[in-house]
Amino acid sequence: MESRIERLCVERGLKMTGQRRVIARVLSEASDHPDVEELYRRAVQLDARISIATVYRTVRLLEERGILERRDFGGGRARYEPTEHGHHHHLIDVDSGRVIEFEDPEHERVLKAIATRLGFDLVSHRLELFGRRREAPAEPAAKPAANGAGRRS
Amino acid sequence: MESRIERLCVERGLKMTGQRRVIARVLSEASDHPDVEELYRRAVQLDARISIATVYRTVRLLEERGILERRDFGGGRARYEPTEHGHHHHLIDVDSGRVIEFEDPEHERVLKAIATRLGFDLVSHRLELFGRRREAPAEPAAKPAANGAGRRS
DNA sequence: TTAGGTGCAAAGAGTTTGCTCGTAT
DNA sequence: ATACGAGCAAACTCTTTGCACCTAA
Repeated sequence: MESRIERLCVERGLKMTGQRRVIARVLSEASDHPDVEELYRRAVQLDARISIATVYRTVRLLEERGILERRDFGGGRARYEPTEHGHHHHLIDVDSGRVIEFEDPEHERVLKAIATRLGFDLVSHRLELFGRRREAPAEPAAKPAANGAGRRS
Repeated sequence: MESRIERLCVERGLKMTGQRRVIARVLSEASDHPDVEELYRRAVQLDARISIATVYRTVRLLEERGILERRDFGGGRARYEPTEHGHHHHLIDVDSGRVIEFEDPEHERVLKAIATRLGFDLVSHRLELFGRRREAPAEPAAKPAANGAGRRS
């Protein structure tokens, strides 16, 4: 079946090779923010005839076409996620490396105001929180995550 | 004369070689966020007997000792600034690459609240704005930057 | 005196690219 | 048919490191 990302590629007139189809599928199925090596690992499992150079070339192409967004969470490797609907940001669990997404429209407004105050139009921004899972407070009121868009890793 | 950074090094019991003294001075005099190559360039001008390996080793040491902070503004190279007083963030002028610092305590509170809502304690965070200098609006009410801590680059 | 710093060049990690061959359109 | 993609290995950029020598304390 045609994956979501593959459809986007076709819409933009990209030539769909077997390799691109596989990478597109891996990306469509990812609910995390994989780096190139991780994408490569997953892709090779579906089709061994893929080289890491192709993965690099493909993510770059898809980024240029606006299908993917490149993230940098530190650690010196780029990580990718499909371009999506609304703005969201990332909270990185400093112990596990997991990434939690969240959004906060109120917050966006504040940023725009800050830029304006400095004499700039806000073109884009980057916000990352690094946090540590809070110890269950004395009272064991077991309550799962209170909010958040739900994507993980 | 003993530079501010050199004083900090001595306080922490670091052995002060000629090279370190020069690098400390360059850092003390920098009002921007230089990368290693830029530090090296400036240091060599003061004393040609400095290798870039020493600059790398020194900034790493100073970062470990809490004297410097490493920044990543994209572009794949680390940039450094002395550890300072209050938190501040950066607005990068997308046209010139200049970095403007600003702070916004209100904003900090919002971030902490977001982390809490997600079940985390906020350990640290990263916020960068990318903006474009606003065209002088029709009326030429020449007014310089309205706010900001003042460091540049 | 000696623990630790330095220069140099080589090694690493992540990413890009030249070239030749292969394939989607 | 042909413009474009893929694989491989070499090249590149930024950063770290092994080793022999040097120096601050």
